[in-house]
Amino acid sequence: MKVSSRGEYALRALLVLGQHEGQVVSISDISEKTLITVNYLEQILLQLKKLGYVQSKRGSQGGYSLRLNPEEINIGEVIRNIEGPLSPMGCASITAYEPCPLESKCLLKPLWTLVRDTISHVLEQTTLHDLLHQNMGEWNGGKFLVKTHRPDHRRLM
Amino acid sequence: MKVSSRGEYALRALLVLGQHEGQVVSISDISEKTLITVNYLEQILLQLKKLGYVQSKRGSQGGYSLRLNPEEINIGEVIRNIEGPLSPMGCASITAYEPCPLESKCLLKPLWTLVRDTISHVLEQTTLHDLLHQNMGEWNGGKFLVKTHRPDHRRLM
DNA sequence: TAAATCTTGACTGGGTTAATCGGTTTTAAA
DNA sequence: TTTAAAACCGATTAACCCAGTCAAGATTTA
Repeated sequence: MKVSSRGEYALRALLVLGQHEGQVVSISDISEKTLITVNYLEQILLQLKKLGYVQSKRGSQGGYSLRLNPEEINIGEVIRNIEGPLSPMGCASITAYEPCPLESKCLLKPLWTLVRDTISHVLEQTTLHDLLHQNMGEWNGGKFLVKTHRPDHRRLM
Repeated sequence: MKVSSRGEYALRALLVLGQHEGQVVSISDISEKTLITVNYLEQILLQLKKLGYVQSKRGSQGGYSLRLNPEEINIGEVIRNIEGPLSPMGCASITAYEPCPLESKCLLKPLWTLVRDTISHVLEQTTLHDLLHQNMGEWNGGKFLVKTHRPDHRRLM
């Protein structure tokens, strides 16, 4: 049930950009902060650019910056875009369904469906903004609590 | 976030054995019902045997049978044993923790921890017996409901 | 004893992942 | 106008893991 390093790295890069919103950050700077090699980061950032999450400025003093607000960047969507469907099995995937000859009498499909729903539920309700502010859902006493603490920024100013 | 075919196959095999509790089922019979090649099944059943989930009877009329009651076979544990930790990242794993140089200031670890907790919660409260009777937890209106329907066998008899 | 069946270990082919590398283009600043 | 800093791009590689195959051996039952 692993997340690929590519997925992890994409999120790391987005977080760094989110921590420097409005600024342009060079690949080598991102590399330092994320411990990802420059060459590999290039690939990943390019992909994030094609996906529309970030924008780039070429040439000297160039670099990357977020193209969307952190609130608009959905973590589940990012992971799906970078490394494919969240579902643990093709038979339970909505976005990349694959038929299975056993399916009709399969006792496992409901389990995989439940796991898929569970993972989606957690990842799709989390945004980059939530990660930046460590505002997460949580498990408490056997129940999953959705976003206990959503700070109101207007009141904080 | 895929489950390996090996994990899926192990569960398929256990389900077939659970459907024939008390009987000895040959590898080739299991193969027919699960659509897994005999040679590959051999490997997987042997592993399940070493793990203590099943027992074998050699020679003519031999085969495999469950060694534990379906209620005692925890799906989360099976998957962990077959394909390693449930956690999406080593840094969030309890059973196979791997340190990460970024860890102290990492904004992702809480996310991976949440995902790990969530997956564990679903898989570890499901037993082979639950799968056989399709008695699953479920998501309902944004909340995760634990085991809505636990049949009381004494009353059903 | 023969047939059925599990046991064991070696092996292979393919796919994916995680990078690496070299060169090109663009841009800002000196 | 030169130069250096940076993004862009495509090809390639190295390693690993997964899925599955294969062959030979050991054990039991009929």
